[in-house]
Amino acid sequence: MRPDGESQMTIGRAAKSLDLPISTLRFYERAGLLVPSDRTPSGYRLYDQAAIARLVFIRSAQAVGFTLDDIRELLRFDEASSCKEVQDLLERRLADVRARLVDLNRVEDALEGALKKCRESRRGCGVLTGLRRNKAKNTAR
Amino acid sequence: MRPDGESQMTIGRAAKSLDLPISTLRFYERAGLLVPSDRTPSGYRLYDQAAIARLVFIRSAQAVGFTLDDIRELLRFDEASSCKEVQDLLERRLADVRARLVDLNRVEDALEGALKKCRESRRGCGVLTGLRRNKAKNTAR
DNA sequence: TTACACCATGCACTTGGGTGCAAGGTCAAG
DNA sequence: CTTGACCTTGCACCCAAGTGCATGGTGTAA
Repeated sequence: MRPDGESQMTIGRAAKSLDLPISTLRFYERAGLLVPSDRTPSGYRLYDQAAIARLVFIRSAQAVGFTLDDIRELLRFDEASSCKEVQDLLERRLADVRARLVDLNRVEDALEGALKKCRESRRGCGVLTGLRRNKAKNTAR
Repeated sequence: MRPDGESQMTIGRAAKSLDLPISTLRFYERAGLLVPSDRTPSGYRLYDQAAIARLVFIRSAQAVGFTLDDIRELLRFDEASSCKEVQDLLERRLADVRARLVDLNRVEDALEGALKKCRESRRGCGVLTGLRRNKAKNTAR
């Protein structure tokens, strides 16, 4: 049974489509993040487009620093019919993201500054100085 | 010998000033990131303002997703007299940071959108949909 | 029916970034 | 000169997020 035009694909194809090792998909399943949409009679995992979209979301959220625990919660929202109970969590996450953006912009500035100095002088770059007045806030991780 | 107005402080004070456990400072030293500026005759670590600035930089860079390996390299720039050899690395890092900013902005949009829907409707939030067209790029980590 | 790529499970191992603990030295106050 | 807070080293342990491996089933093409 070859999964041709049909949107269900086996784990190997799913993994390849996002350039991930197969083991990672199985790990996400163990971790309660991504259950295959179906199984073949012989037990092969099958993933449909919704499952793939979920996987893309997981990777995107990870790429910007959410933990798998965070993401598990975030994903609950997508199915939740009772939005209210969960709205404040969404708000907290948004605040986190904004704080992260602030930090990241500061790093961008520091690197830009260092690079500029680096190009125009023969002394040390001073990457460090660019962040000196940053009060080591415990940015939620 | 009490480190009063003097800018040298013991590990306990240094740790407290950034709200970190002492063990983390020792860990950073083992990891080659932060050598104390001095030792007392009896062997106590002492940190001056430059060391503290370095520590602040380490935490800021970590907060936005740099690994300790990344940071070790970044810190080399600060002392480097031969800037040229290192300039392209700085450029690569800057590109990373900018890519990260793009991703993070996308997440911000997705969360904002979800929150908005969440507030105005009684259905699922659709956190997932907001990122659906994000091609799981392997954002340098 | 044999070859070969693909899939299954379970379990052990790895890496990064810490954290904790035991056994002992230091130092200022009482 | 003792008490208590603070420091030292070395070593073992922890968690998150995978990664790899052994052993065995599946499916299709030659």
